This record gives sequence, structure tokens and C-alpha cells, in this order.
Amino acid sequence: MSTILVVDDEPALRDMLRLYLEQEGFHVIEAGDGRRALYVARVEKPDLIILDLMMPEMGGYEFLRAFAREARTPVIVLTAKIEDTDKILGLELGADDYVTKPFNVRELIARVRAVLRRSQQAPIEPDILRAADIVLDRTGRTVKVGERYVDLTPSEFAILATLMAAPGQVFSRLDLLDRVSGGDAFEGYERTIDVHIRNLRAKIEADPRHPAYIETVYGMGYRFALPRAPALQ
Amino acid sequence: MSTILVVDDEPALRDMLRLYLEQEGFHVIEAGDGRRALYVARVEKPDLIILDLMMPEMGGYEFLRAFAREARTPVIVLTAKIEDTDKILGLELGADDYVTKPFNVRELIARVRAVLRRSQQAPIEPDILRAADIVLDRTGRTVKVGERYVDLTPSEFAILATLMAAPGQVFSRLDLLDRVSGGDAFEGYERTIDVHIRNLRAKIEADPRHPAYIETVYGMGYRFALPRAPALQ
DNA sequence: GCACGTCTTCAGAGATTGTTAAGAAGTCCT
DNA sequence: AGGACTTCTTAACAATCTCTGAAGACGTGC
Repeated sequence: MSTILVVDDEPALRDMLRLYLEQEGFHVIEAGDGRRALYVARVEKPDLIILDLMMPEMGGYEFLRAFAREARTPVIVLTAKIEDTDKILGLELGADDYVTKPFNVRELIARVRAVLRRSQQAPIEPDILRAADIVLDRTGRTVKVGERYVDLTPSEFAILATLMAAPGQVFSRLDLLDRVSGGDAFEGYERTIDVHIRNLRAKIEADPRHPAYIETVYGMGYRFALPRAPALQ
Repeated sequence: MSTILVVDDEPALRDMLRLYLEQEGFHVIEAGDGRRALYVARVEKPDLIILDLMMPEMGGYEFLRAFAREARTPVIVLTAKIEDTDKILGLELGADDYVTKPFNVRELIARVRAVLRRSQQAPIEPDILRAADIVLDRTGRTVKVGERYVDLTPSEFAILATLMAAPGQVFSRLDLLDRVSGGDAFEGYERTIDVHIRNLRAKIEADPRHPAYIETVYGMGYRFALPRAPALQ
């Protein structure tokens, strides 16, 4: 169950929000000004903050400035007008969403859910292959070798992804050619694969002369090297 | 087909609304007071409620307070006075829209459609997207790059919002075309996206020749750049 | 050493993306 | 409705990137 901190100087509005939010299953805590909000937020660590920008005493701006930095708590800002300055400052100060008064409670609750959903879920579900110290992300189309990113051409990417999907398994040039040409049965020269492998090695191997990742299997094809026990020399 | 519950103590007005609404293809059910409305609404689960606030017996306010929270049914309020429209709309009640008596039936029906459309739409998403030093506000339809605001056309805005919603993920031209044309299956020319990307880069990139935000992924599409370790050339 | 497979190199061919411009389509205002 | 204005689309061309194929060098297994 999520805890929501409502910061507003009008008790009536806080009560109203508490009513609706608790009905929706949230745990609600309140604060009447920015100073108190700072204290409550630090102690109770809410999952989300609904903050009125227009408050006497320590206002919403000051609170945002003081608090937004120290925690990653998402903030939904309530703003009285569509005044640009409000919005701008809200944006600059790190609000995650905003609602203008008078607002529709239904909409506010929908936004609360949306912001919580977003802040609680992992960014994206990446499609990632790992082998040795190479990380290949099909979704983002990136390849990371150790700590550095390398740019691959579409063919190189397709070959590496194929090999990494089954480390240790040998793929013939024809297999790889299929993947590269997108399954078109159309046959090119198998030698073309050699060139791609070469270029690929040049990009990912520390010493292309003695490949650590992409091994040649004489007469068979290529395979991604399996991790193996250190050889005794 | 949507079911609409009309709550009013005047039978004549209910009949009139039924006539018009059924003409428009809606299924209409009625209730003469708040108590009966509660019962009918719980049993029949209408898609929308048209509620007169001025009723004897259990009035509109009580009904709203009792019901609005238990279901997510959108409510359009009929009110005689123009007075506290703010309260009706937002703060104290959870109404989604209101119409003042005497009202134009055509206008009421238009609002019914609008509210239904809104409530049946996809869930609300947070409106503020941040990535790198760009802040995009869907509601305000503003885009801020660093400290300066830039004006984007609708297509450019849609493309940037799509890319920023999932930084690092590659979107094909077809993906982007979908977003731009509002999901119309109509396929335009994919190269149109190229032109939009070009114009977008001209507006947001410091050096459009070497884009820092919108990267081209050869053979795949475009993506919003993820902050990443410096690549070795 | 021989035969065969693999690696390297490189220059077109081919494909993809960037740029530009002009007409079409849509908006807004009077 | 007409006109001014913005935005979108289309097309042609330019720029860039990638792939392919060939040929010789090199390495491997017998």
C-alpha cells in the first residue's frame, strides 16, 4: 500500500483529498506548510507527494528546492492558475506531473496511479543477451564489451546476436547468412560471412589475431567461446 | 452501446432526455431520487450518469458522496445555478462535467460523448517526460531544451514524446508514423519521418550534424540517446 | 609439401539516410 | 468564403554507410 503526503495550507482541501485517496486504498499523511512537509517527508518517507505551490510560510517552491534533491520521491504539483511561471518552476524543480485548480479529483487520482506505476516499475523490459563480458541489447540495439560501447552494422549485429544466443554452439556460414539476409533463402557467397566476422572481431576483440569471443571451427563455421577453466601452462 | 443513467425528480425531463439519448443510440435507465439512483447504479452499472443536483429526498450531493467513490462511473451534473461551478467540477464532488439549466439538449449530448470518450480512453500517463536535459510537457505542450523553450509542430512533438517515453529503445519509422498519424492504420511514406526528424533536430540539437539527442540506428530507425560511457573510436 | 580452408584487403555496387524545395493540405483570422 | 499562414507530404538528388565479391596471403591438417 502506498503512502501519500498531501501538502496544502487549506485543511478543507487536505481532508477532501484524504477522503478520496483513502477510499482508493492509499495511506495519507498531511502537512500544512513546506517546513512541516520537510519534517514529515523525512520521517515517514512517503511514496508520493501532492504539493500545493501556493502556500504562506514556507511555500511549495522552497519545499521542492529543499526536498526534491535529497530523495527521489515523485511529486505532483497543484497549481492555482495556468500561469506559465508556475509551470516552468514546477518543471525546473523536478515535479513529475501537475494538475491545475480547480481540478477533477478523479483525474488527480488517475495521475497519482500513473506516476506511482511509472516510478515503481523498471524502465523498460530490455531484450538482453550476456556472454563472457559482452552485453547485447536487442531492444536498444546496443553492444557493450566490458565497459565500452561499440557500434555494429546490422549484419554484424545479427551475427553476434545469433552466436551469443547459443554460446558454444557452432553455426555454419549458411546459418549465419540466413540470419543476416533476414531469412531470404537467397544465397550469397559464404565468404561474405568471413568478412563480417573479420570486421566484427576488429570491433570487439582485444587481439583480433587471437580471438577470445568468436572462435573459428575449422571446416564447420564459427561459435561464441564458452567460458572455460583457466588452462595450466 | 453505452448505458446512461438519468437521475432527476421530474418525470417530464427524464422522458425528454430518454427520447433524445435513445435517438442517439444510447441505452437509457432512470431514477427519480438519489436513493433509487444508488440502487439502480449498483445493479445496472451504467457507463455514465446524468445527475440533477436539485432533488428532494436523497439529493444529488448525497448520491455523489455515496456513489462516486465506490465506482469509477463518470458523472455529468445538471445544476440550476451557475454559482459554485468550481466546487461541482472539482474539489468537493467528483463530477466530470456539468451543464446549467436550462440547457441545450444538443450540447448535453455533445458533453456525454466527450466524457465517454475520455473515460474509455487509455489510462492517463504522466505528462512530464525528462531525458537528458530535455523536459517535455504533454499537457502544456511545451518542450524545454536546457534553459530555452522550443516550438514544435504537432508531428515533431509526437515523435519526440514517443522517443522520450522510452529512451534507448529503437523505434522504426513505421512505429513513429503510427504515433504521428494518431494510430490510423493509414500508411504514409516512411521517408516523411526522415523530414520530421531533420526538422526536429534543427530545433533541438546544438549541432544537427552530430545529434546528441536523436540518434539514427542504421537500418532500424531512431532512438533517444541514452547517457552512456564514451565509446572508443 | 600439398590441398584446402580461412583471413585480409579493397573497390565498386547497393542500400539507407540526409537535404532541399515545392505543392498540397490544413488552420486561423478577417 | 477568402486569404495569409503554418504544417505536412512527396519527390528528387546528395551524402553517407554497408555489403559484396574477387583475389591473393596466410594458416591448418594430412
